[in-house]
Amino acid sequence: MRITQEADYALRIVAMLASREGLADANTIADSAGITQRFALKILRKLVLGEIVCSQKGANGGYKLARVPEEITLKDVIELIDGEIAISKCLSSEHVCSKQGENKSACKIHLIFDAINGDIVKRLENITIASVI
Amino acid sequence: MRITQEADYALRIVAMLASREGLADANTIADSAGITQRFALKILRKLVLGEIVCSQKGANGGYKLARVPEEITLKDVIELIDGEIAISKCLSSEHVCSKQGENKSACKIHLIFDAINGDIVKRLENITIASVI
DNA sequence: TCAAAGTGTACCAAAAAGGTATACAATTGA
DNA sequence: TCAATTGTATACCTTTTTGGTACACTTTGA
Repeated sequence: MRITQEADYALRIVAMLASREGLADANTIADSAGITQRFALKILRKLVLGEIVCSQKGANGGYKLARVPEEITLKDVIELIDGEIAISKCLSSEHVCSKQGENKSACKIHLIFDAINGDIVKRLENITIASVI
Repeated sequence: MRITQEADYALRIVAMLASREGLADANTIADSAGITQRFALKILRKLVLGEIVCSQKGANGGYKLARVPEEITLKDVIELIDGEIAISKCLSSEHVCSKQGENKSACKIHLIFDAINGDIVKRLENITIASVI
């Protein structure tokens, strides 16, 4: 899979929003994450579209979590930013693996990768934002 | 980390060498992996330098495993091709993570990633080529 | 009504992944 | 002994992904 830096920043932004009351504007968020406002806006847009964060437009607007931190998992945030978690290209659902043939069980190495990948996903699913702040 | 396709091919090549007797030349190996001879040569070079495979030059030369399949793990091959296994950039030893500060325990999210990463490595270390052929 | 916020689209540069090309060196069997 | 066969070394190239920027908007509250 490779958890990108963008996903890393997104996790930090979500954690930061979870640990404070009320709205935070993009500048405050960007400063706290240590990135530019523009880049923060890009990440925030994805978080809004993914319904992890909600936004208030206009003067005095800003962002806050769309749900309680107990109901946001690391997996939610990472998959929203990076897409499907896959340690190998052959595991992603779009990719057609030439070694697979007709059935998914054709390749032993990929079966192993698939098992490991499943475990990673399960683990990230069981860790909430509430537990990391 | 992201297990690259090159590492995937390398595993297939090693598995193929493990399952046959004697030397295999680059063309045979390339055909069996479904890649060009040139690309196979590139991967084979890395495997030779990494002492997983050894080569015999000259006419009727070729490649064979440098050790028994029981002593080659998936981790050996993957790390040789892709470098250190790291699900997030901040986990690789070269990278200096801005969120870490002076001590490694500064960041809870990275501690979680680090634990997951350690488990993946351990798992790949415990699977040998002998067990996948 | 206007300044302070967020929105949407599009673009760009650097790095990594994936693969090729060229020129060479070693070996060996006819 | 020498040409064919096979591996070695290095450098290059293209595409995709990552990590970010720019610009032209829209919305809203004082």
